[in-house]
Amino acid sequence: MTDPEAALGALVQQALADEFGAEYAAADPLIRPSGFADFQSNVAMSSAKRLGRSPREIGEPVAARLNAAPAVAEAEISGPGFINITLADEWIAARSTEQLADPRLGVAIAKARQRVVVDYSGPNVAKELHAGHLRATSVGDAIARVLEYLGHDVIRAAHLGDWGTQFGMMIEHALEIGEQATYDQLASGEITAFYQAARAKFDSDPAFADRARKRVVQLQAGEPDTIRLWQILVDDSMEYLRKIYARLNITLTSADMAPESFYNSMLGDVCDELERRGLAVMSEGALCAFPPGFTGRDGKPVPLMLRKSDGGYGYDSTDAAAIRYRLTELGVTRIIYVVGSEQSQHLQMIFELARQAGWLVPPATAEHAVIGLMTGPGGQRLRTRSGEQVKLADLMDEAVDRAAAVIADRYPDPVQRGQIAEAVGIGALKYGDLSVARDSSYVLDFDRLLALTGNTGPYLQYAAARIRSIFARAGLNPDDATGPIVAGTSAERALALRLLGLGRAVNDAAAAAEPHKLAGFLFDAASAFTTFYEQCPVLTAEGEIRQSRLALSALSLRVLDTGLRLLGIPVPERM
RNA sequence: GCCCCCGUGGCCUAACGGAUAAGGCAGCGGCCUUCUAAGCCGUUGAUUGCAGGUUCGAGUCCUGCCGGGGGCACCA
Repeated sequence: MTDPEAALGALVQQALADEFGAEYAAADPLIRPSGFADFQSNVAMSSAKRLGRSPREIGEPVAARLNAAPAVAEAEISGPGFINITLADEWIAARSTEQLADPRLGVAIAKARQRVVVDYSGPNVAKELHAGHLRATSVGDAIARVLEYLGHDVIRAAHLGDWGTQFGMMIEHALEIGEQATYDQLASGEITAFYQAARAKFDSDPAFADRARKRVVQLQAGEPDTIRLWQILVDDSMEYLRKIYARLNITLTSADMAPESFYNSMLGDVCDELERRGLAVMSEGALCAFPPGFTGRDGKPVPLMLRKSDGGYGYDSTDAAAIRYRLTELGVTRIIYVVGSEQSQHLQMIFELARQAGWLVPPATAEHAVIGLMTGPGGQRLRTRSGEQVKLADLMDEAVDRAAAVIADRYPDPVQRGQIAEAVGIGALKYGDLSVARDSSYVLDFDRLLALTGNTGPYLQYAAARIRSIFARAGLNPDDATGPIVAGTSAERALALRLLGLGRAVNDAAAAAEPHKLAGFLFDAASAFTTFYEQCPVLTAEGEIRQSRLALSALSLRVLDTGLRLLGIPVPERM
């Protein structure tokens, strides 16, 4: 066991059980990192009432038992009853050496493996990804990677908007300009201009708008000519998405698309089932479900609109079908919707409906991993309508350009320079969104997203590059450094102890679907490494110290490399 | 009107009910004849929006208020 918190927790529980009886062994050991020692346990205070003793009466004998354990250098009571625990240097060094020898770096496969759907990114056919897609895409991808690393069966699902009202509009427009012209325009990458032209007609020409609405019905009915034109749009977007995801280092492929059209054939049956169960009723001409607990403006219940009064289906229908399909057909036990906060009520209603329908039953869970709203510089909402959307591709170009400027005079070879700038720029961009709690709302700020110093992606990449440089200079392979690791100086001890926290960080990130917990750990680990790097010469050290420092460097590299890959941050060999 | 989320140094953020609220940016002062200065070390700067409450202990939980954002019938 290389997780110090788990190891100490077990020791504390054992001490409590031995001292007061086995029924107290189940108490939460409340071990956590402390500014006063390595770790702190609060069991003396938290169980004082239950045991009917003062915190010190509990803490003293527990501390005495901890002090007898080889892992513990010192356990002492302080303040109102905190048990401050300092680990033995030898224990840390031994666990660290074990971690280095473990291909999984001490991160255990989950005991209960789950099949999980991670629904993220939210791309649309015929629309380019914009800056607002960045966080939901980066965060969702990191969640998927982390869960997969822990051994879960992850089903990535990008809810692809390929079926809405706007397709009637675009297909009508395609019919007017002709199939070949449509094809040519898309081939030259002008999908946005195509969409805007269709939109303009839709907004200004009532007759066109009317044809567009009818075209939607034909699309959903599978009329062949309509489908053929629709397919042209879809294919074009799939190629666009493939390229931009590849450049963003996002693992989504065309096979991971969960298009709205995919659920089309299920919608009627979903409506039937919900009607049969008495959960769907006709209201104002539409088939609606009214999950309890949601009231609207005038005190009336808020509907999920399963079938519109014109017979068409919308977003509510698709989401109901999707959750049924995932729970009853795919057999998943956890669904994570990585979606903007503005959809919070909608998703809660879908979840409630799924519970009522008997699709969502424990132990299966559905959760909304809220993505905060990105606003414009004035705090105003970025809206799809306005042409002020910042394209994600442009943001990526800007990030790479800024990174290139930093290394302009460092790498004469333009190919190498381009590769490094790409990794650094994209890494900075993604880390900017992965390092903060995903539900915080924020103002679109280029300088924030593209920062290259401080707590940033490049800082972590840089630490990894410097480690590689040590080994390159010595002509050694990091994989050949096996230690043993000794916790010589305080910097070495602090680094080794920090690196042992990888497993906990990964598990915390997976449990809460919050990648920033992993990002925070990696920043702390990189900081601990750079302090070590400044204070502890590696190559000029001799004998066992040199072996230990090489091993600690190799371990740091592997932890950073693993963690960055789990976040989807590219790791350049050099910087 | 009802429901949900958020108010932490000048700015951006972290903190699983635990002590003296932790980082980054910006500012100030140091450090490159020694493994990459995208770095390191030091330092200035906060009664965690306001008022109560629960608790041995509250940034964290509860109530009220103030401020900001989001949602509330055929868009997604």
